[in-house]
Amino acid sequence: MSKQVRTAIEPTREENYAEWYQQVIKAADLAENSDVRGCMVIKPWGYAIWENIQRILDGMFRETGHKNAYFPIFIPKSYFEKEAAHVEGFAKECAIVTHSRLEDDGKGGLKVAGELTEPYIVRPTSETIIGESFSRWVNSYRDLPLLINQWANIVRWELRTRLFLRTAEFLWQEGHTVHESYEDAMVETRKMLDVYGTFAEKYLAFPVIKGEKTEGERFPGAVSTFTIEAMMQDRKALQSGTSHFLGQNFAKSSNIKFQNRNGEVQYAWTTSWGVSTRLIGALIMSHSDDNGLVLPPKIAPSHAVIIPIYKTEEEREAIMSFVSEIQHALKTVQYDGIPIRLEIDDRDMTSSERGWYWIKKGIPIRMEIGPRDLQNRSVFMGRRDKDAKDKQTLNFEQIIGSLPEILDDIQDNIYNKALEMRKTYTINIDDKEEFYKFFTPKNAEQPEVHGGFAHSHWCESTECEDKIKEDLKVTIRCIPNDAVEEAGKCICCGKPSRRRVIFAKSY
RNA sequence: CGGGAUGUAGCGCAGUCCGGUUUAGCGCGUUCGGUUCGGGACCGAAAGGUCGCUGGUUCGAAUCCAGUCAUCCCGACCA
Repeated sequence: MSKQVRTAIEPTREENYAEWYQQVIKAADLAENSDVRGCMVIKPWGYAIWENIQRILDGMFRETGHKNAYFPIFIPKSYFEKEAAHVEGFAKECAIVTHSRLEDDGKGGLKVAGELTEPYIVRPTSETIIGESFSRWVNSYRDLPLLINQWANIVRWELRTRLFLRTAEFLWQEGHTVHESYEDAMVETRKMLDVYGTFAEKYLAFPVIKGEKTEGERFPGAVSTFTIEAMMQDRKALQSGTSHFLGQNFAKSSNIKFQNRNGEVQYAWTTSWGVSTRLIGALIMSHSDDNGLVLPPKIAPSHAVIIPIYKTEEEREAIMSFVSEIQHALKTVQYDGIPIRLEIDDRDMTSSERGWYWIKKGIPIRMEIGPRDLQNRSVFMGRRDKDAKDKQTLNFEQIIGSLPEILDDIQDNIYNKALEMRKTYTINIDDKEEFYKFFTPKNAEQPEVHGGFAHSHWCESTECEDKIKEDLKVTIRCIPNDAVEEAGKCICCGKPSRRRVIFAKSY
């Protein structure tokens, strides 16, 4: 009789991926649904991940010359109406403020009153209201480039929401910049895409494909949209960050003009770029396993936990004093530029229960210290990137000396695992039948995990793009930046094509 | 926003079809006491619910009816 392996998360990824995702969030205590439709409460462990994302990205933005500012959450409807494509893209998902007061309704409740003369839109993105400020800030070529970033919450009244991946309110950063020329703005657009790519790969530990969106997938009002696309463990693509070249569209609608070096008044060139709490969703779906969350050390709220194990008061004192010694010594040890973040868990629970608690939360390193370890001044160390039972003994010097190295190794391992998975499920497809087979689940009722990224030729017509979307729910994720010129035939219509693009199902 | 499902204790559920001995239960968790503790413990006791919300039908509603809100799945939408 073979003993079935018990997983901390039920169902497993294979059994029901969507449900597994929700259970991981719950088990790690990252967030929960609130009473407000589509809005989530981000709990401390989840919010700490966001704070790390903010801290690191903010540093990267500063290094590239950007400054933070803050603009209102409300946008006058009239501002919003100025850019036609923008309006069309967002009109159906706006929350609107129409009143300013509550009055006693005489029945123990309240009624809305004080209707506004002009409604306010709760920002779904801030191009229009920031543009209004920029039009006053920019007068001369000497004012450019203007490089601004804002950390904010925004609201998009999405019809179908999922924690972190798509919520009605979410946290993000939005960069907004103004430039003298087409070239300068394009350089900025690509530069920030590179920042996102570096951040995803180096810190969040998942590989991304950088590329350009097709016309149909573009940001409303943009001239071109660039994206980083990541493959989740169910082989679907997740758009994890976007950088938009806005041309002069928003400069014209917001009247951002300046006097150029020749003394002529001209419209400026603008960009915008953003990543959101969706990155946490990407993080979860990239690395987590059937035992719960797996966090790359560079983004984990805590790097390690010490779990003391003792029976008697005497043992407790001896072990806790050793724990303090380690804690003290680790204060001077840095990992990725900051002191090691350490948890001490001496709650009155069995050691295994505490161990599993931290496994589910994704902490990179667990260190158990019991009476046996104390004698040798050592710990029994488990790593989240390895099997729960795969543990090794480290002596005091190793703990102090090699923890950063081990964390680096975990970070690399997690990245490589994600990279391997993407490689395994990324293929070139040139045959239409094979393409359709690749994206069709065997079980239509309860689709199993299938598909992946298909590099295939495309004739660049919207008709073919739409046809494939309709037939298979597969979309062009991007035209990769590194796509090579290569003559081929469109996977859909067979007409000539000059390069491959990436097709995938997506979130 | 269309189709389907669900809403009963912190979590997971039974009870709803066929209204009334059900004083609204069970498992997990929680609290207390004890034995345990190095691989997801055990025994005993206790606490915890206006049955999503509003209204209606009825002598009587978790149960029937209407509305409404929320969640999940499918679709449409998705910077």
